[in-house]
Amino acid sequence: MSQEQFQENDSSVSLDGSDQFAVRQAKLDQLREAGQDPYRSNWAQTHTSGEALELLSEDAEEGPEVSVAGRIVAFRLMGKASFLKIIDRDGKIQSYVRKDEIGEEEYARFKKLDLGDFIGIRGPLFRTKTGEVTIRAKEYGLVSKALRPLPEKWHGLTDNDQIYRQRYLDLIVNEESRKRFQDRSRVIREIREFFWERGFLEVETPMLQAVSGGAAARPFRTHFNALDCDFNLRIALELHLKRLLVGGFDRVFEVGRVFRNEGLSRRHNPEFTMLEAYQAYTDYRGMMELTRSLIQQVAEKALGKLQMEREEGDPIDLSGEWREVKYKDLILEAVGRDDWFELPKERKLEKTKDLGIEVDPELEDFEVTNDVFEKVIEQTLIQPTFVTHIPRELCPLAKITEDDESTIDVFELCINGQEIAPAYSEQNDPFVQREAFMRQVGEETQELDDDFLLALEHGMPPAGGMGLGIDRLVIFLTGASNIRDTILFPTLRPSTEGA
RNA sequence: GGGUCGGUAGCUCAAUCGGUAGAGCAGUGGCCUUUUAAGCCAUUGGUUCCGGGUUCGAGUCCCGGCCGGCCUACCA
Repeated sequence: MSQEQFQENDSSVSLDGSDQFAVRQAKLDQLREAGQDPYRSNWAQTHTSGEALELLSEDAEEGPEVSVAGRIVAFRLMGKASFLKIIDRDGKIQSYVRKDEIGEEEYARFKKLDLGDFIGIRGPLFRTKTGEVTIRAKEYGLVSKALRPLPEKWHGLTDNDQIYRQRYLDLIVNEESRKRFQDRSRVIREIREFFWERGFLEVETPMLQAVSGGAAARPFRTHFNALDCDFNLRIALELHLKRLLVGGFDRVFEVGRVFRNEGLSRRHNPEFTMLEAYQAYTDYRGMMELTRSLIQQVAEKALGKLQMEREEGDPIDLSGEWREVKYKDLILEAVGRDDWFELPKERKLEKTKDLGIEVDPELEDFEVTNDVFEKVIEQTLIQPTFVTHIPRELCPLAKITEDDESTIDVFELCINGQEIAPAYSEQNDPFVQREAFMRQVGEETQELDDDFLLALEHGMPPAGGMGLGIDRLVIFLTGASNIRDTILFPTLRPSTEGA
């Protein structure tokens, strides 16, 4: 695409300003003819923009000399002096360039720079009459020429398609987007710190798996030529991390990408980032404490707050103890009757109509109830809530609750109306585990992982396990409205034309 | 996959009932030595997403396609 344009835009093209690419390319050619390299290999930086800004204290009018580099994002030219702003990884800083300080010839060349060019600037700091800390340029240099113009400076980039397909443009011009991804990175860093502090070993397990287990989701399939066999991309981390419990790593965690061959929505991307952590000699109660501490510490350290604003409604309050409620009680409250679980399936189905939801009549009894949870209750759980005592049919990898055969030792943490993190008292009885797997194998999305059962037969310590969807966590931590705003390059239909 | 809304200059958006496609920013030329979306004067730039159709005439109406938003479905 751009290759063609390079060939088309030779010197015969008129430079009346109609083709910005051609204008910029002509400027580049002029530089080369004058013996200057428009794509330099280096610039001696002494400070980032943020570091430079800190050098000039509140009351100071002048400061030391700095050398910074970045992309020009604002350019205000005047006859004999100009202001410009560059952006680097820290943010923006203004520079003031005077003809009488850099010389007539240099100033003329300076005026040929474009928005989007990368430049380096060296000079002392001072404060303008409006109080902005600014670099008074003694020297500047073009270090990389931009041939294409930036999006509009005031409105930024709003076309969703372009935001996702050309994320670099979004990051250059949309401040809140840049900040959100910096926050995401800090969140993941603090998650690691949290587990390292507690003696967890960070590990990496296979993404290519012959059998994908640990969740009920359709996998992506691929083919490995060397062995001439098909592999799945992993849908969960669980079964390999548990093998490591068997192997004696009794506190492990992994942060990694999982892939689920399902639909797209504001809450779903086919590849997403999952945290899973397993701690031996504790149970789901221990994981409850761990999960709450994790999210509180991450919010506090990465974002400096425990109250998360939402687009509408009260903020999410992460402080203190969190609400804990039994699955059964939530259901009874939602359906408004005490005998729900005694009703035959047909009566349950009738009742779901009153609740205004559509439920597939082919579903099993417990699935009808779970639809009530997912379609009615879940979205109301805005403040952090641990839902416990979940029916055993919903989860084959957890232990049965001691005093209630019908439920398992599990919690499902809901925040912001979404499931964020489930945690279990992990099943370590190989007989019970095999039986539970066998019941599921008939289902389309389940395969029996014999290799995992073999590992269990060697003995796995009792353990609590937890999984957390990082993307969904970042959604409410950063006030995003869509999972795609938390993923730098979300999955899109491949575009047929160049961007 | 289904429903629905949208796609106009590099970007952000207008365009009446179907009647000459416009503005701001960006660009180009000029003025301007403390600007803050800098200002002033002049000015270039269009396959109106693509392909058909109706019409004297289509950005606008109809059909098909492509891409996207939202809702929905699938979803441990």
